[in-house]
Amino acid sequence: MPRVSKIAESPPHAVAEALSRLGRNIRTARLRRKLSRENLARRIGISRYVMGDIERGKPTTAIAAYIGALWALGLLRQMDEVADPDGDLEGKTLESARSPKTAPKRKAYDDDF
Amino acid sequence: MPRVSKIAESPPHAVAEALSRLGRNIRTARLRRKLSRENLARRIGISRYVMGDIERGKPTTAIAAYIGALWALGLLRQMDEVADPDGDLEGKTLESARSPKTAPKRKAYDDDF
DNA sequence: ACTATATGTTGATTTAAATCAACATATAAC
DNA sequence: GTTATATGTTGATTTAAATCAACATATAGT
Repeated sequence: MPRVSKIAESPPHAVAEALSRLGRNIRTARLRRKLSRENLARRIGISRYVMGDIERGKPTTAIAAYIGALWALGLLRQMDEVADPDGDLEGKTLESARSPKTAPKRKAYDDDF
Repeated sequence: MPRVSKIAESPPHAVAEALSRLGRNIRTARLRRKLSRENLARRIGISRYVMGDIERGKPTTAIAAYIGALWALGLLRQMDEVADPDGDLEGKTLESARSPKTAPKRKAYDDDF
């Protein structure tokens, strides 16, 4: 993505590490299923080059490519828990520590934007 | 990302849904912490526009922006389990169902590429 | 040795992601 | 109603992400 953002250009260690781990894990899952990059890439709808980028944890690659890989590997459900409000203890604490209502909302009730 | 890949241009329902959920979850976490998009975006190193894209689950946005958001919200650890080889029952089964060695590897032992 | 497959590398091309400015609108607080 | 803050929208600009072709290299199997 042109005009690359700082986070993508030089991510903090923690972020780079998370991406590397994710890429490694996807690679491991692919090898276990005996799929070549080209093969898996075709199922996802990306080129083998991007498949390589994913396994390398490239920060600037579109998230859909990563998520698509998880999807094609049957590992998508694991994403559901990420940032899940129910598991966000920190956030729940902060929220319950507020008076009546919570935060500014637009039109409807809760999920709008 | 130019020459946008199919998966990013028109993702399968499951992928689009996973992205929408992730974006919603990030939004919820942000609101609980009483942060504005602009505020959070600055910490991450992106513009408020991309922060909006994230909360909308935009498929073409760089993964580092998403992961950076989780990082800034203190929710990064939840990514560690995604596609974790230990939790990949399907993959473990497939692997153990193979004879001696496993799959073609390059130079070193296991993690190379 | 040779063959087949998988992946790395390079260079060129296309195209839209990310940014910004400016203004509109929506909600909250006063 | 006025103000302040947050977010939506539009249009223009920049720049690199994704693709492809071509060739190199590495591993597995024969």
